[in-house]
Amino acid sequence: MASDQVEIRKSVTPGAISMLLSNSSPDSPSDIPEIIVQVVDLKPIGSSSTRFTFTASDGKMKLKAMLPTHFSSEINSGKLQNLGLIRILDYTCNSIPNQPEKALIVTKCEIVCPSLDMEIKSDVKKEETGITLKPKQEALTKSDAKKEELGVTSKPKQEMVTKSAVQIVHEQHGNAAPAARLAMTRRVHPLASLNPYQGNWTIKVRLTNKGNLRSYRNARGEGHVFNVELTDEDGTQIQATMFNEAATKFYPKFESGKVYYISKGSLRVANKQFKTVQNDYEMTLNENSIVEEVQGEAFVPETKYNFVRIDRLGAYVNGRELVDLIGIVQNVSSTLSIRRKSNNDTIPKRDITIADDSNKTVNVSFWNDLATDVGQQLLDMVDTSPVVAIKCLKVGDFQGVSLSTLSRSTVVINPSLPETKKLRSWYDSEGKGTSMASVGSNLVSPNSKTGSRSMYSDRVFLSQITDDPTLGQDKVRADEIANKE
DNA sequence: CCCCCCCC
Repeated sequence: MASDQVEIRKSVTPGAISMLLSNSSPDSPSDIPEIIVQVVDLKPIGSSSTRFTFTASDGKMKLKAMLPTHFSSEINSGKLQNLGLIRILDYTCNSIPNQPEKALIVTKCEIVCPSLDMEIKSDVKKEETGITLKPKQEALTKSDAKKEELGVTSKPKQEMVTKSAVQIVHEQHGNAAPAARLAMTRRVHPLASLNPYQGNWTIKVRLTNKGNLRSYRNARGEGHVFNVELTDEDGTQIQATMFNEAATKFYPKFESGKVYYISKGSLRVANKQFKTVQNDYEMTLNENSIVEEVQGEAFVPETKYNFVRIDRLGAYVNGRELVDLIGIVQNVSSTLSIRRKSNNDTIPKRDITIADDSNKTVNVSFWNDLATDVGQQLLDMVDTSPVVAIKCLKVGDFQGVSLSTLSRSTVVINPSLPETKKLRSWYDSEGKGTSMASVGSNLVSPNSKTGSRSMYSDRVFLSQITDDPTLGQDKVRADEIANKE
């Protein structure tokens, strides 16, 4: 850095605006270098004096900016005034639709100096000051952009400002398929950079879990709702919720596995009690949110599983924590029609016996669509001993340990996972010929060789008393079971 | 604003 730019002790960081623009969405506040800018043109939005805009200046370049809401008290009390200096600790730079400039959203900052006597101005060429852009200016090449990041560029900083969202997106995604409209006008934000305090973002995410559209009625009213889990290129996940109009609008649009640009959603702190993904925030999409499918995307974030081996399920019995399971399908029941006690509705159910290399089996009850659709597929192919991966299972205590699908559960048959290969080779080499006990029976007699009885019932799993995988299918009429009490 | 998740 040229020392002649720093003439007074309290001053801006030379090249601060370039630094901000070249790293529009820092992954972590700790990655941000020291950035001090001067606050000029400080003014409230409207007459509320709760939100303030200003122009961030490093003496050479300027950027329109907004201060965090909670900063209004510092301004109203005079701790920060026009021409003051602030150190920017966290921020995002957003593109403004239909304008070439970007805007700086300061999410965390501290006051370095309440006010200076004058605006800092280095003697630079006239056209390099200010944020007014000249459309004629050339785009940066990729190597120039790299140099800029490293702070070794000798080119006028102004060029950074002219880097369009298209170029940024292109640089980020290299040989990506032709960008969708949103990508042409918006910068794609990492999911990890989103927070409740700034709303002008676009994310690019794969829908990694789609919930059912449900109706609810409670003290607060009634409506319908549906949840999705979204995963970005970095593997960051977030749950998004849609209510009512938004739910009916986006339910058909969202398809598992597809990639979307999403903008105009809002974030709030996630309720820890109901968190299904690792994120401090959850997203709400309303009917004005924008969801645009991305065709032909290259990145495939894997579904994140936390598989629990069957012999370790005991620790989860009747707990709130849901488990993921992977194993070999040994047996599939016919579809049963179960009458719900609470309201007499009948719902389809199917019981699946699953084994894994802990040499244990467990029964998994599939409900509703999972029973009729995937359940039927599994029945059709049960003699091939398919591997299934199931996400989000509730662990109950029927017959010691039993598993049950929820509306958010997902089932993948023969998933492309290392575990699939491992289970397959285990099954082919030894599992196939082993008589395996239900995990629940373990709770009664850990040393039992047969292990065929559970603590709550004298029932024996069909898979335990026969090697014939087809035995037990369609042996019990659905209505028989449904009416049996 | 949901967050219920069924049956033996």
